[in-house]
Amino acid sequence: MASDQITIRLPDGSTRDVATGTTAGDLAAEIGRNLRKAAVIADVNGVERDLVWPLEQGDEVAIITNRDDRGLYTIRHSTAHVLAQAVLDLYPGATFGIGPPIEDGFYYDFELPDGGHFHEDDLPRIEARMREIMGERQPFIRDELLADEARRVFKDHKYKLEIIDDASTDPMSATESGLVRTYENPPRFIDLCRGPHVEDTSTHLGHFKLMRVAGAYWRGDEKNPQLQRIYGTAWASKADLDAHLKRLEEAAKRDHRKLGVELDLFSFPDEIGSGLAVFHPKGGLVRMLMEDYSRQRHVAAGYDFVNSPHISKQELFETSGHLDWFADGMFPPMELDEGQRYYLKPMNCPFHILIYRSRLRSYRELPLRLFEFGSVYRYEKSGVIHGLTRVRGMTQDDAHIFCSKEQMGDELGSLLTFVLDLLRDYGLDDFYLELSTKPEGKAVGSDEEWDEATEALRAAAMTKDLELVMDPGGGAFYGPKISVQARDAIGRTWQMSTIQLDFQEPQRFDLSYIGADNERHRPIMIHRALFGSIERFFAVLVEHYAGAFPAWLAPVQARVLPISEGHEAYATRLADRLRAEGFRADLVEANEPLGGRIRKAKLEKLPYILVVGDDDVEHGTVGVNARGSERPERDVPVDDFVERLRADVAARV
RNA sequence: GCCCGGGUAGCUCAGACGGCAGAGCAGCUCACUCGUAAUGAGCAGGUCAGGAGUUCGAUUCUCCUCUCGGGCUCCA
Repeated sequence: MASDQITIRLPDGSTRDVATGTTAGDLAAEIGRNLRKAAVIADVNGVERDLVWPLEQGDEVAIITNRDDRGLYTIRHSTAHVLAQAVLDLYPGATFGIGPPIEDGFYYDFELPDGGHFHEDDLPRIEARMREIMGERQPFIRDELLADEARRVFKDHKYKLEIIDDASTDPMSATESGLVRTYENPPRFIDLCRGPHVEDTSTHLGHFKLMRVAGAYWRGDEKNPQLQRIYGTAWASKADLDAHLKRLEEAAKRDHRKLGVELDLFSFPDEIGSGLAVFHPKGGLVRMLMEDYSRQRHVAAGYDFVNSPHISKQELFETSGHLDWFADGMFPPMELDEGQRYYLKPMNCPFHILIYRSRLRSYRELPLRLFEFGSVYRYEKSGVIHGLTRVRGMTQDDAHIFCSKEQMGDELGSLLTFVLDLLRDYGLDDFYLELSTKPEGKAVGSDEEWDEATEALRAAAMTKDLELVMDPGGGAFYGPKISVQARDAIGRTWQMSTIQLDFQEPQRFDLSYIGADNERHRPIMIHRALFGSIERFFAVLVEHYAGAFPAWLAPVQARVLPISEGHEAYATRLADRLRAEGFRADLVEANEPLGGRIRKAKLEKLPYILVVGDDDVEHGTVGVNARGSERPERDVPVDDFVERLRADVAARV
């Protein structure tokens, strides 16, 4: 090795000798032209660096390209800087907060002079300015300043000054040397930033779109002033950007709120109140089918069915702790003549506990599993209500399992199996698990109890071959929880089932059972809901299936269309036969052209459209137009179709 | 709850310096009787979200309330 050379190591374990002073970008160029073109940043000894970073003897270097998530994040982050520059250009007196990359894009928070606001109409102008800045090919220049120098540079930007103050006192966010890092886009713009960034405002940027404006609290705290946030999406290529916009369109088409109207499933009449849904006949039928199957499975899994009222005296929720910890989420009380206060129930657990406590329990009864489709009411803040996924009145498929400490592990294991199995029957099969731990300051019980409960949940989760994600501080006030997250047909994740361990309420209600040793013992309580809420689960299914319910759930499974009046008698017999076989079939008479009737049935996303004409009357057959098929089938014997539909329903496809 | 933007027929949307409210689809009626995604004609459909104010006159301007959408915060 010549003295003016250094040796660096590549990710594949090989080494390479390069000239002293070689930068990460130079290295990429030496390896290949395409790599240089795709290179965004480099990973040098485990730290992300700009491509102009000079390499040193012995460095381990990986070039990160625009195909890598980290490269993409850098592109988004750099785009956010360009956004900030554009806004500061266009709005004299504006100041800025932070602007990180996020999933699919980026945002930047601003404060406009005199409490001004952005409007959606402003976005094209800002976007145009961003493209001008990109055209100027301004380099991203990294620098490190002493805190005092940085304070001078950002003297007009109070939020930046706050960040500098934090950085100079917080050892984690200061650089090793105690300096504050900045990135400059000369000649006009400089920002506090850890970096890294793309080389200049032209390279890799440009495949972006500003999406929306929003208010956002400074540092996410609702006590802080609200800043003006601009969201954008940014990608490595035009094709990726277009694909993303197309995905959004597809998601909008599946929106359960839109499909709920189009398919006549449910509505939210203003007269009832925000977040309170009514289910129409078709939605009600789907819901009934969902519930019926769930009931059937719960019977098979050894659950007992109970019922409880929607309201209760205050004392119950004092004992349970809800009024201490959950009062904000409850509707205000109803005052009765004699001064008695009643509350709408926000949860079912206290009621099930009273059923448990209605008499002395023996260890022979455990585990005791009490199930109810229980309607609960929660006072959600007006701004958070969203379709069926966030409502003020909902029905949970709720059960509380009372068991001994010894039974807890097995019970949690079989419960998780049950949950995943049932969700699969509803067509969801891509899951991960999330473990939510103690919410500090908002929890009852000792650390030891929480640790023990959390460990029990973790142990049960580990027996499943699924990814486990931690959610620190996300537990309920009475105990930790595991939630099952499901990915739908277009890859979005939804929180579905929750399983919560509770050592608290059994104590508060002084629950006990008589053990084999003839002593009193405290049972463990497991709260669990598989759908979460029926309303939310219904919404998820609507979106997952884009409204095209599988035959077992479809409100109408088959529609019979006679070609002309002469075929109506045969068509009626066919529809009657299907109904007699237990299917949901209807018939639309021939008073408009066949094409129009077919179109309507297609828009209703029915699994099967059955067309009958002369041939069918003569041969006892049916024309079958199956949803999603290329072309209709002719001359299908009615018995064959009946078997086919029966098989679809049985297979839940 | 907070910030921004909306609410006109069942749905999707147009409209007006403040002066009798418009279309397509859906609905109803009649005609057509048809082999796989829109048959034709006609009819009906509205306190322009609700309330107050300004005005000779308000769906239009102002304020309040309700409600929806996008975010923030929070969550099943």
